[in-house]
Amino acid sequence: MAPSTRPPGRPRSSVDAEVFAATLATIHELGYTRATVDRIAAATGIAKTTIYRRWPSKGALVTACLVDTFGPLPPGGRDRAQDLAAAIRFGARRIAEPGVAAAFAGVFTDAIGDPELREILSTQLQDPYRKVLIESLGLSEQRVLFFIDVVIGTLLHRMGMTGEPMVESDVDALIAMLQRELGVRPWLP
Amino acid sequence: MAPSTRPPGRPRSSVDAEVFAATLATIHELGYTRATVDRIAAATGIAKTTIYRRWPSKGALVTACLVDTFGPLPPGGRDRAQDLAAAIRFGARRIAEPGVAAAFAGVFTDAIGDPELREILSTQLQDPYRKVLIESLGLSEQRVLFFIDVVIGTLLHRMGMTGEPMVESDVDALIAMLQRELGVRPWLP
DNA sequence: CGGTTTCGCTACGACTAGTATCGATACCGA
DNA sequence: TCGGTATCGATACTAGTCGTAGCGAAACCG
Repeated sequence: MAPSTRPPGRPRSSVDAEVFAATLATIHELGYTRATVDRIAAATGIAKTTIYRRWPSKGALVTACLVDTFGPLPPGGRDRAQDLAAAIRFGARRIAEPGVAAAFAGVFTDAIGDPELREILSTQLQDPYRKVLIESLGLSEQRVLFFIDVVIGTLLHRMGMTGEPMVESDVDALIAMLQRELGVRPWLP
Repeated sequence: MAPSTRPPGRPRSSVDAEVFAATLATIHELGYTRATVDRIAAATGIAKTTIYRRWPSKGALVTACLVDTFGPLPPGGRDRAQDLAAAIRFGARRIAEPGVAAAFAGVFTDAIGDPELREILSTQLQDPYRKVLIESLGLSEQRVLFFIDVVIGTLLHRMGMTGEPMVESDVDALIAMLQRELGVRPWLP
């Protein structure tokens, strides 16, 4: 309603997109540990303090970056089997993007022993997909969480072990396996 | 043959087991990042320099610790379905042990951008199981690597997201799913 | 033009990986 | 018993990292 009058003072420069891009690029180039906030700021062309004014920690920055990168799941159709396949391919494409898998692993590492960060991770990154998938796939919460573990875990483990994204044929196998497991058969309503 | 005469000089004190135990305990208590080599050494009751004389880096130490913790796969029988189930439960038990999942995530993070460490990880940790499973399950290398990705990735993702090991019923679902996927059906030869 | 807020910049404190050094110590063989 | 050798513990050190503090300059509004 009230179009929230602009607050007084100098407005924030809109550099979130540039920061996210620089974050993934830097992580891709140097890995999570050596992708320092200093370097990310320099790559963006802003000061490190500006980053810390927006995100409370490096882990929170990278998590926000992942949330931004993944974005909303494409809307599904009326075929649950195709929706499931589309969701898996969606995850596979995102995780194959440069820096994403390394960012994921780094946030997981930081989240252990930092319950606050784990909360952010679970709430901001996983919850949206959990809710949408319960609806669109017509599965219980337990089944959907299992589904997410299998898909994301498998794709990340492949990237972590080999440094390369999972090949197409293995993604196809992952899709077929989960279609069978979840009783969502292709070619049948 | 020649029982390799003991080298001259003061022999190394045999503290590997204690170091591994202290490593996992410290990682479990503080997380990978705050589990410093200083603290691990103090928990073991030895000097930090002694640790660096045996392992070239923190990542190598933790990898060796994981190799030690996982150990060899229990020998299989003649029933491939049961062997597959046993292998999955073996992984689930190990990953549920305190500190193991956090150690895994930390090593993955360090291994990105450190090809040397990734080589150690792949060679020392994954290769033995790969070879044994190709033999005992009678599957192609590609299928076995896919199998490992699914099992370890899924279990680690659950631990990373929730901080809790996967519940028994979900492990059962994982087993059933992979028995179907790999064409290794229970109750049938 | 004054008020308010963010910006870039520099400096700083606390902590960590990994290295260097050195006297003390443990084992072996003569 | 004693010399040779290699490890051990302890300390100090370098280089790098996260995150914070302080300050003048800049941007926007009324």
